[in-house]
Amino acid sequence: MPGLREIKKGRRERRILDAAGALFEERGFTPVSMEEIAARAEVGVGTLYNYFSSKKALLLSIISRDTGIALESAQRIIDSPPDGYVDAMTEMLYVYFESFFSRYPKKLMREIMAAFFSSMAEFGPELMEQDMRMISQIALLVDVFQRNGLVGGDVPAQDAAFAVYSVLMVQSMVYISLETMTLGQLKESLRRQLSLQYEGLRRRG
Amino acid sequence: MPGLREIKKGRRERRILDAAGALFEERGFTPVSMEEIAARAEVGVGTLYNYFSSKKALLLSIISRDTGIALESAQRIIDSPPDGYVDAMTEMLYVYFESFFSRYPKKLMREIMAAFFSSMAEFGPELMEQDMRMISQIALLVDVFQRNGLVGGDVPAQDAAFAVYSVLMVQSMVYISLETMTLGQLKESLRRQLSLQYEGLRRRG
DNA sequence: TTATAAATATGAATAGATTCATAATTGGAG
DNA sequence: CTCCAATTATGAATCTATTCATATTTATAA
Repeated sequence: MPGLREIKKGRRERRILDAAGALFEERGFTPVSMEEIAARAEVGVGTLYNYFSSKKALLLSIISRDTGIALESAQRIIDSPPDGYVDAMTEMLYVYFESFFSRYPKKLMREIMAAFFSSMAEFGPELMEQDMRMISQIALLVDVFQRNGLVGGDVPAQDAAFAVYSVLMVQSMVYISLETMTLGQLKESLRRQLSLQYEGLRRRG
Repeated sequence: MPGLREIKKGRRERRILDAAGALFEERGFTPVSMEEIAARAEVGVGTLYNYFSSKKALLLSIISRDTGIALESAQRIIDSPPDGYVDAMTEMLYVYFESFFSRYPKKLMREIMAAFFSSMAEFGPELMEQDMRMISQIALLVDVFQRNGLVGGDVPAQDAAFAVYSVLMVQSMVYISLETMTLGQLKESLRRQLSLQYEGLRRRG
């Protein structure tokens, strides 16, 4: 039975996350001070540190909520995938993208990536876990196409999924680094890379 | 003719870079303060900011020196590449890796990646330039194998090179995120991904 | 050589994340 | 209900990157 103490704790944590999330979304990471977050959450500054070990941890905690949403959305692609492998996988990756990039501006995404790397030592496993889930989910889609014969049955699905994830990751980086790149261009770029990966580099014949 | 002013300026900049480089290599980025760097370079703290716009800029400036070295080393693979495509490309990427990873501990590499992302808005083009050079260099190697017929002639070399670069990038991230991964394991992983990329996912036959 | 302006160097002042000693709150025992 | 120990909240103090007004140095002209 959760006592009053637990309930309050949960409420506060949510209030802090909401306050920080709203502020980060509005103005980015660096320009928002812990003092502001504390004020908006109606809490003392020190209290923030009882719930999150650092400002970066706070940021990462927010986005891990979103990864959960991304994984759910992607499930519908697996349930009824487009016919072609490239089409299906492009859609799948695009769903992942949209979960983050339609909400957060590029500037914030860069700060998220930076936080990700600099917190790797501290949170290693938890941070990676989200990505592992994405890879496993991609593997499920690969498996669909292995069964209908479009993808070679000798290819380990996990390896293939990792390769696809690489495309996702690198295209994310390219997207956030080029201020002018649009989601449309990104999608095209994704398709191009996935197609190349599907066909392979080796000479046919 | 470079006046005394220019000469002194150059000397100072080098002294600062050397001091910072040595300290970062020893103890990592965050634990080293600007004050320490200034002391070691025998310069006032404020002076550091006349040469580098921030601590991160200082770090990135140091590693861009190393990218130059990486590009030079890789040239020898292009000049006399191993026979097989996968062997050759694995060696190529491994040379890039070694230029950074044999010198810097993983902890520092993470901080470099973090600095990279959070400085993207400020230095965008310059930062990307280094990577573009790597991609172009990889394209040269692709071209070698297109000419001898191992790689399909219809594949745009730049696209193929970008795909290879993706493997490099993602494997770098995996490597620095897993504290226990060795360079040997990395190389194996590289080869595996490059091989998959060469053969393609599509069913053969 | 001397004077002047431009370029540089410098460290004290600022700003913001994090720590930590202290105060307030809670759950449970008597 | 009252008190105690454990938990949690709090903001003042600390630690650092960064800024900026001031001092110093350099190049050039008279």
